Amino acid sequence: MPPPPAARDRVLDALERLLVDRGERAATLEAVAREAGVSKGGLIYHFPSREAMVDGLLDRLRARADEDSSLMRDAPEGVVSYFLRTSQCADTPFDRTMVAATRLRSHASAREALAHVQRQWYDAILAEVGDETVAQMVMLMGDGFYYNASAPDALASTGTPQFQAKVDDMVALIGQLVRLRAESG
Amino acid sequence: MPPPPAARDRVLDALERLLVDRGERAATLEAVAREAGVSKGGLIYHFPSREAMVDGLLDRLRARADEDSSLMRDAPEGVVSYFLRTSQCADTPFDRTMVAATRLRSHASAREALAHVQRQWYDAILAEVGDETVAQMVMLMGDGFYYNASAPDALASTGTPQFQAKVDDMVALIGQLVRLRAESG
DNA sequence: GTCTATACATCGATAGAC
DNA sequence: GTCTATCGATGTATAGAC
Repeated sequence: MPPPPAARDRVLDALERLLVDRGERAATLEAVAREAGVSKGGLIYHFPSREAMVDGLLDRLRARADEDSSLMRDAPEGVVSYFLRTSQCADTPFDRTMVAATRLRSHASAREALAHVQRQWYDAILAEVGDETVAQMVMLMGDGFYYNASAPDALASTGTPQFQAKVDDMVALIGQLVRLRAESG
Repeated sequence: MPPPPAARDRVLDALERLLVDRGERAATLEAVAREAGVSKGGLIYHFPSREAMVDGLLDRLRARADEDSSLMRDAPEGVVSYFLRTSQCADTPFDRTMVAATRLRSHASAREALAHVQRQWYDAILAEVGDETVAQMVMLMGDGFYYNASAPDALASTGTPQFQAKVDDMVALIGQLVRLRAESG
């Protein structure tokens, strides 16, 4: 039986929720502490500064991204299918951390961490589809899913069965493009 | 000869720059006023509150989006080509306003305004390609470009001639998908 | 229409009790 | 390891001179 998350992890969970639901400005030390159920002093024991707290989130991002990356490479359904299916934010821990990190784009360290994740994805996708343009199209579509995350009004209202079928359809179309390219290129 | 931008417009320009370059937290009333070259009191004459300033930016977004939307529908090269070409942020006034608005996703009013823009785009794209899945793929790719805007480390380093050629290639591939669908569907 | 001066809340961070 | 109390800086907003 896993122990309840330690205070440090509860703080990062709270930070993610506030970033995703209410944006960067709402994620103050006091608000994060309250959301995590600790005092401001308690939070600061674990993260001596706001920057340290952000770094903690980015360390978590890197760890979860590496984990997801190896799941993606080993996915029996194929890399592209796994990538597009999971990019339409199924509200997994990794998804939450990703979306939270995109709210911190103003930090150079967040941009670097996100670029690292993108590079892992691109390498795996390119290895499967064998064509740079198609690989970039797939990447852009995945980024599009993250762009639309937590936008309830967005067209790509992810999670619904109808949209799930559309994603399957997109995967099939990408497969056709790959075949077209293999013939003509 | 156009007169120099009035203070009100200079304030919105400054707000956009700060949101895009340094994020939501950096866009304080004081910082915006300094960037615009007015005093805090001067800014507050035009926008009585922070919320009013944000609303001003979203009004500008709607105006510029309507303008861009009619340019897109009349584009001789076609809607998809125009859409993908201009989504890879050419640093036009409309692009800047769009990216600035995406930094304000935590505001419900910003989400609504962005959803309105998306809907205009989707309707025009669907009318041209005639297939929902293909239209959604194009939308996701455009969103992906905005997601990558002002991410210098990003794979999709827009603006370079090499990437311009990739975009042309993508437009051609979308055209092939449309033809495939017209045959089989 | 733009400024200075200022009020009041909240921010990030420190100090020290338990 | 977590708390309360508090500091100085900075945030939004008001009042009123020019």
